[in-house]
This record gives sequence, structure tokens and C-alpha cells, in this order.
Amino acid sequence: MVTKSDRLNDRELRAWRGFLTMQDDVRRHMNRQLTSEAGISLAEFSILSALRLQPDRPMRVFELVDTLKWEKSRIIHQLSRMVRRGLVERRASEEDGRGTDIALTAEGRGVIDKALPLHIDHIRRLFFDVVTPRQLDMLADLSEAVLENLEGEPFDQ
Amino acid sequence: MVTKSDRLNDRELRAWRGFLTMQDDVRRHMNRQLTSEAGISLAEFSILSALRLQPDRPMRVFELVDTLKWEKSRIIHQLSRMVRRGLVERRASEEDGRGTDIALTAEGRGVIDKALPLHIDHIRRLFFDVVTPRQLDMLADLSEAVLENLEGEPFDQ
DNA sequence: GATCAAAGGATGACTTGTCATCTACTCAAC
DNA sequence: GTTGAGTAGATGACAAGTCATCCTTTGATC
Repeated sequence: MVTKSDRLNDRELRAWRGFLTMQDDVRRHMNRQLTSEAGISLAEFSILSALRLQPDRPMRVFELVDTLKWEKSRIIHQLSRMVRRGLVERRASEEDGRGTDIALTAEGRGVIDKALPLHIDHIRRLFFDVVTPRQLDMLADLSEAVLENLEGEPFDQ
Repeated sequence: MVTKSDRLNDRELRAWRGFLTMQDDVRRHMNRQLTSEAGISLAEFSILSALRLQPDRPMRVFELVDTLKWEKSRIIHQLSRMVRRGLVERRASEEDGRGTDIALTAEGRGVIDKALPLHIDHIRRLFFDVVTPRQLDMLADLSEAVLENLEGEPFDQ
């Protein structure tokens, strides 16, 4: 049973503030590295690398939603911006008259192929170089526990 | 010495994807809970609770920057929006002619006093209830290690 | 084959966050 | 007391993310 109280204790506060700050800073660093070395944002990187996982076929919008776990509308807006920049293409799906296939353009493929190794180098230096294997596994466990817990919560989906 | 490679191994991938997804989802949940139960966003909550830490004096903008570790411009824009909504006030600083004091309005104080306990309840259910003390300390250590490491990196500040 | 709920996706309005740039003031050196 | 570098904060333009709403197609039921 968990002790309830109207404030966080020192241990909780340390972890929580550290987590929030770290996660915010890490995102900002990733964004800046990608912008300056590959000319794309972290959001664009996320979409492009999801598409790169299925190199030889386009993906449906809902597959991107499932892969990235973003809100549908967030994905769709991001795709619209990326279509404008020529990184991806929309095509009517052949299987489902309501559906849209999303495909990498040649430029999108070029960009992600260049960005991926640079980004992996970056997050290695940023993150993995100072995190022990034990911490890594604990973070994975913790993340999965929290994610699973989230599904039962109000304000979900 | 760390093994370099152009891709993440399974262990790294599991932790990294879990972390990114979890952190994104947690933010979204916090935002929704605050919006629906207290009528403010997470960004507004962050500013208001920083101000609430010094209940009896206004804070300077740079103090908010130091406390929250946000970019200066992010803080300033957020403050402008919150002034518009009547949650905080700007006053010329008496000590420094360039400076601005930021103070809670009566409404801002009312809102944060109502929001704080609700939010703490929420993150307890969301997060602390499924995270062990050991994991908590590990997360704090990990966050501090990564934050410290970030300071030496390019793309900092 | 008409009806209708649900699925797949798009759009608009609005908030949030970033970068680049700008103004006003301070403080030190001369 | 000028000059000039650095500090404190503000602004504008744009990219991201959220919510509410909309349109079309599908698929089940009658």
C-alpha cells in the first residue's frame, strides 16, 4: 500500500524534478543536433525513421499512429508539413477507399539515411555513454510499468 | 570504453523507445488532467508552482529561468500569455532598471492552490504508484548523470 | 439495396516552443 | 561623462501539438 500525502517527499521530488528536466533537455538537444547536422526536426526524424523501418512499402497513417504512439491529429499535421517540404508523399490507398498511403520521397530517404547514423552517435554521447546497463534495464522496466499503468487511467488515449 | 556502433542493440532500443514513449505519454496525461481539473496547461502549472515556492515576494525572470531550466525565450513567451490571462503580473524591478518582477495575481494564486494537490494526486496514481523506491533513486541518478553530461555537449544552452 | 454506426483521415483555430533579432539598461574603463 | 561590452528582457515569425469538427468510405443489419 502506498502512503498518500498532499506533497512529494524528498526522494520523490528529486527523482521527479530530475526526470522532467532531463527529459526536456534531452529533447532540446536532439532537436538541435538534428536541425544543425541533418536539417530536420526531431518530429520529422521520428516519422522518417518509422517509414524507414518498412523500406519497401508505404505505410498507412494508422500504422504510423501505432508505431509512434502519437495522437492521430499530431501525425496528420506533421505529415502535411512534411508533404509541403517534399519529404513524404500521400497516395490514395488501394485496399481501403478511406485510407492514405504514406511513402518516403527520394529526398526523404536521402535525408533519413544521412540523419540516422549521426543521430545515433549523438544519443550515444548524450545518453548511453553515461548510463549503465543496469540503469538501462531499470529504465526500460520503469517505462513499461508506467505505460501499462497509463492505459487504465482517465485522460487516456 | 563504450562499444560504438551505427545502431542500437536490443537492450538499448528497448530502453530508448520505452523512455521516449513514456515521457511523451506522461506529459500528455499531465496536460489533460490539469486542463480538465484545474483549467491550466502544464506550462502554466510549471510557472505558477515555481512562483508559489517564494510565496511572499515576486521573482525575476532570470530566477524562473534558473529554477525551471527552460530557455529564456520560452519563459518570456509563456509569461506574456499568462499576463494576458491574468494569472501573473509584470512590474518593473526596483533593483535593476532592466529587470522585471513577476508576481502571482490573486487569481493565479487561487488557481495554483487548487491545482497543486490535484496534480500531486494525479502523478501519484500515474507514476509513483507503479515505481519502486529503488527505481526512483535509479531514475534520479540517471537523470543527474545525463544532465551533467549534457553541459559538456555541443548544442548546449 | 437502404440505413447507419464506426473507421480513416483532413482541417481550422488555438496554444506552445524555438530561433533570430531588438531595445534598454548597467557597469567598468577611459 | 563617454564609450562600449555585456545583461535583462521583449518581440516576431514560424514549427509543433491539441481539441473539436468535418467528410468520405466501409461494413453490418435489416
